[in-house]
Amino acid sequence: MVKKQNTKADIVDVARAAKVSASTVSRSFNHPNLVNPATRKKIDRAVKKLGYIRNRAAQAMHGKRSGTIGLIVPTIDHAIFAEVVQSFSEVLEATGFTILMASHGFDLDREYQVLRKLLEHRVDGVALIGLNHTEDTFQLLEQQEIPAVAIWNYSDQSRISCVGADNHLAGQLAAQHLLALGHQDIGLIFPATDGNDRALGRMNGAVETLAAAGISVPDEWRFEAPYDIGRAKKVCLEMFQHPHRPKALLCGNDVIAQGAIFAAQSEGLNVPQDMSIIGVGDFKGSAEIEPALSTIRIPAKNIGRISGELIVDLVASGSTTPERILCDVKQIIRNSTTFS
Amino acid sequence: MVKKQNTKADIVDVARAAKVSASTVSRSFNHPNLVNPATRKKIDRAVKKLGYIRNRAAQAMHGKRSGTIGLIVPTIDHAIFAEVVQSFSEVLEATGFTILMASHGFDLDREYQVLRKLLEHRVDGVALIGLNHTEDTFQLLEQQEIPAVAIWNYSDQSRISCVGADNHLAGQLAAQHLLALGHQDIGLIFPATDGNDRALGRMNGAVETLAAAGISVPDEWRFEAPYDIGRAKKVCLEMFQHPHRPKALLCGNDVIAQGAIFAAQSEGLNVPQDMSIIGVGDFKGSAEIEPALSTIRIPAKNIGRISGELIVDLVASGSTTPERILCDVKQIIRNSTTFS
DNA sequence: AATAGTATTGCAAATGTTTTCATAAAAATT
DNA sequence: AATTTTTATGAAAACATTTGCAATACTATT
Repeated sequence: MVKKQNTKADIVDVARAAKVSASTVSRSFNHPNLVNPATRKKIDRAVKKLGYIRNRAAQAMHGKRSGTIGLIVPTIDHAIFAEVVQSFSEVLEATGFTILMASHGFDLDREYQVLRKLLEHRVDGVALIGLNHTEDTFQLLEQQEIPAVAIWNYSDQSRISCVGADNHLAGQLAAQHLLALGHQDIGLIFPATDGNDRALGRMNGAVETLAAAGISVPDEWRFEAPYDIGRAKKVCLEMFQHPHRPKALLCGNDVIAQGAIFAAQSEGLNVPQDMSIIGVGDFKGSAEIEPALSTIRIPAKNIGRISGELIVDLVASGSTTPERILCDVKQIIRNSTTFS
Repeated sequence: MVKKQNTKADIVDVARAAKVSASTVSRSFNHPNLVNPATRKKIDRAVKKLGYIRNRAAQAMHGKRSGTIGLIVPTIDHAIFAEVVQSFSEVLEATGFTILMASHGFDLDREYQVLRKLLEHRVDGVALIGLNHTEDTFQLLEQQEIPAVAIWNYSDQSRISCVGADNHLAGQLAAQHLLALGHQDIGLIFPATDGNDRALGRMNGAVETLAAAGISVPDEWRFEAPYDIGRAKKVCLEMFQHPHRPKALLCGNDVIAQGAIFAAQSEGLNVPQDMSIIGVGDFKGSAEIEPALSTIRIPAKNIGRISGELIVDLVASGSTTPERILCDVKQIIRNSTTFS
């Protein structure tokens, strides 16, 4: 007579309440067409009454998919990742997946640990940011034969699937624009490039293009700034004190570029008359800032969406051979660059 | 002789390889002190060799905790949520939890669905944004007796635990600052307030304070703008066309305020001489924009961190009685407001 | 009316782990 | 040397579900 009372309802409680077997209840969820509509109705009523919620953990044990996709980001606290992650997650949620998210704070060893943890949860697939990962990480991915996609970077020799832009090209395009305007005195502001292949690719693209045009950037015009508008502004402020300063600034991303614009404005420099500034990314707000920012557009929303679509494909097909999708970058010339 | 080859290693494979029983392997993970160091070493070797990864799904079935916390946000694609989510997740990850994240796009019915899905995954706790949820959502939370915390809003009568700021007060403080400067011609720009108690609270706080000072905001000076810098700028641009425009703008959040500043600049209006602008939030970049934005600071990082700590506590204690934590808001007066 | 086919259901085995209980071996105590 | 205590391990049950197989009931066909 001791009904279990405190503990939550499970599938056999539902079965009992609906006066059918547990198998039938299970079937009613997973293959509704195999069960009599009348029975189904009884079951639904019992489910409602008991407040039963299915247990995906128990389902996952049957080799069924867990219905989760792991997403590993350096941090979400960057406008640009937030945008990618949002459109990525929209696709997944529309397909019925849930996202297991973890961040590693730009530490690739932590990334490996985090990946392991996600695998313990038996995610059906994993998405990572960038193509720069430790050997351990790649091996784990391969050994577990789990669908994986790298978001944000493209390389035709990537070890795992990737969907992203050619950051090297982005750097080139930025440099080309400055060159085309006639600039020679060009400064560079980039984030630290270790463990960040996005920034590295862009910087290389830029300096190579400049070098090809016979322009070398002196060391005192190369600056490092983190992905943080305040810190970037401060770095630029210092630079502007310097008597001999560049006439144009090529920034590793739009956040840095925004910092640079604010720094210039606070010093009374006119952008673009006194100082041309170009960024990379075309983030939200880059079009609205005054002056509107010239930049190289990297289509974050698209990349997120396509990554999402790709990972569900890979999960569905179980395929683990790399698929590589290149997203276009293009110059977006607005009002923060000129030459006089 | 048919070794299972294709399928992934499980705990009994490890046991076999280490020549011990599955129980011992399990113990070696969960209660290492109960197993002989020598045996443990054998097991570790076997684990490595087979590339074994524990299955949390199977663990979760034993009433053990799943080690996941559900996080439901309207969208991550907002600077402010990104910041909260980041510090929230840092705390959780440090404690060994993984985040199951889902978004509902400001649709409270979808929020309910999303919550159900998270519960199917047997999250150990849930965090939501704001206190405005459907009755269904609250009931589900209560019925499942799952630790829940509402992030971002505070109310001393909240039905679930909450950690956040008093948005009503934030609105008041913004209005008070403008009043203190001597402003009378004040415009309001807020996001849509349905399903968004943060915005509603702020708006009410602001209009009540203004009303108490004998100032009523005419309908043609009340504008609605989404949380989007571009759209906000556009709304302001239209407003500025109007011959009879306000002298000060009270914006529902800093993103809208930034849009307003850019709109003013693009119209050649001087901020703050011609137009004072105040926001709410103190987001990243608000201090750096030129002119630096006056705003009401809502400590996003703190809120995220404290929410994380709270949910961990609640999960550990299994407590489900609401705990309420109020985070301070305060005026941050910078250069975007004045009176002449 | 007999047969074949189909729709619906239940039983039992299987999934990968944890945990209780029992047992054996080793160490400590007398 | 005998006994008690401690340490280390294994066997088996339990967790919540799914699914293959078999059984039953119903429908359609001749």
